[in-house]
Amino acid sequence: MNTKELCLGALFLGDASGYEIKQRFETTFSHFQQASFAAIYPALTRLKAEGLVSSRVEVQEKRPDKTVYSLTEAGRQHFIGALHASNGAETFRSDFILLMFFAEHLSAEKLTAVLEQHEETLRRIIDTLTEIRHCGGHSRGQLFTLDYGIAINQASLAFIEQRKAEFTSQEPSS
Amino acid sequence: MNTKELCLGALFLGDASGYEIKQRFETTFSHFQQASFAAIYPALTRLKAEGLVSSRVEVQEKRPDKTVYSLTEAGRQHFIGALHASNGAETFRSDFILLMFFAEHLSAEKLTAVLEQHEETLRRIIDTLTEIRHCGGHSRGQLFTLDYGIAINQASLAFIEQRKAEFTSQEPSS
DNA sequence: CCATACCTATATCATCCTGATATATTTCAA
DNA sequence: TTGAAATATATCAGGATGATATAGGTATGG
Repeated sequence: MNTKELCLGALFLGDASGYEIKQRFETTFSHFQQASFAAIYPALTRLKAEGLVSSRVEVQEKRPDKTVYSLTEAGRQHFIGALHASNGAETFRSDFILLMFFAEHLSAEKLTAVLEQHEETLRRIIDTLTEIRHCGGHSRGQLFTLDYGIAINQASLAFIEQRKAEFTSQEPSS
Repeated sequence: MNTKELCLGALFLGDASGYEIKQRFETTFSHFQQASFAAIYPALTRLKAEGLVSSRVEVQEKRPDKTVYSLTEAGRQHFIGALHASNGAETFRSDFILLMFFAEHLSAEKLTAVLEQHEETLRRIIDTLTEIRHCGGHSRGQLFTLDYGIAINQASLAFIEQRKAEFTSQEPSS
C-alpha cells in the first residue's frame, strides 16, 4: 500500500485535512502504518486530480484555514479494490535487534541502556493501545488490530524481561 | 542505520562480495533488516572511497569474477561507533493489519484467504529461524535475535489462531 | 539433447518516501 | 513576556525500492 491508498483509508474514517490525516497516521494507524507530510500533501493533490477525493476549504477563526478532503464514490471503490488486491505484506526493521545481534561488541553501559529504553518504549506502546482499546466505538476489525498490537508488544516485553539477565549480569560463567 | 552502516555490519561476519552481502540480508538479517542491490552496490563504492572497506578481485572459473570487500580497522571502529550512536529505533509496516482493520469491507473469501496466508507465512518464518537456531556456532547476541524472532512470530500466530473464528465463522450473533 | 529456468555477479533508472526545514498565526504556560 | 507547542501547508536533498538489463553457467525435465 502506497501513501495515496493509505490516505484513502484514512479518509474512510471521515473527512479530514492533510494535517488531520497525518494525525490519524500517528494515532489510529501508528502501530502498523506511517506516512510523512511530504508524502501526504502531494498524494492528496494527485488523488484530487484523479477524482478519488473531493475538497472544500473550511475557513477557521482562530486557526489557519484548511482544505478538507472527502472520499468520492470512485475513491471508496478504489480503496476497497486496493484492499482486495493486497497480499498483506509486512516489513519490520529494528535497530534494537541489530544492536542485540552485535551485543558482544557493545559496552556494558550501552547494552543496559538499550535494553531498558526498549522495555520502556514497549510499555508506552502497550499503555497507549490499551487506553484507545477501552474508549469504545471500535469495529470488530479495529479491535483485532488493537488487541494484536497489545499482544505482540507484550510478547516482546516478556521475552526481553526473561532474557536480559544474560546480558546485564556480570558474565555468568557458561 | 542506513545501508552503508548495515553493509559494514554484514562484513563484520566476514569478507564478502556485494552479492554475498545481499544474501546475508536475506538470511542472517532477514527478520530485522533488509537492503536491495540498488542500495548495496553504491554503498560499497562509497565505503571504499572513505577507506572503511578494502576490496580485491577474486577470479572464478565457473562463475563470474567477483569483488570481495573486507572491513578495514577504520571500518570496524566506525561500525562499533554507529552501534553505540543508535537509539534502537524500530519501524513496522503491515498491510495484513490494515486489511484486518477494514475487515468489514472485505469479502468473506478474501478475509479467509488473508488470514490463512498470513498464518502460513508466520509458520514458514518460525520454521526457518528454528532451523538456523539449531545449526550451532551462534554468538549469544545472535541466539537472542533468533529466539526473539521465533517468540514474536509464535505470539502472532497464536493470536491469529485464537481470534480468526470471529471473522471466518457465519456471523456469530453478538 | 535441448530448452528453459534458475544461480552468480554487477549496475542503474524511475519512482517513492523520509527527515529537515520554511512560513505564518495562535494558544498556553513559565 | 518570552518562548514553546499546536495548527496548517509546502518542498528539498538524500536515500531506498522494485524493476530491468547484461552475461554466462548449471541443473532439471520433457
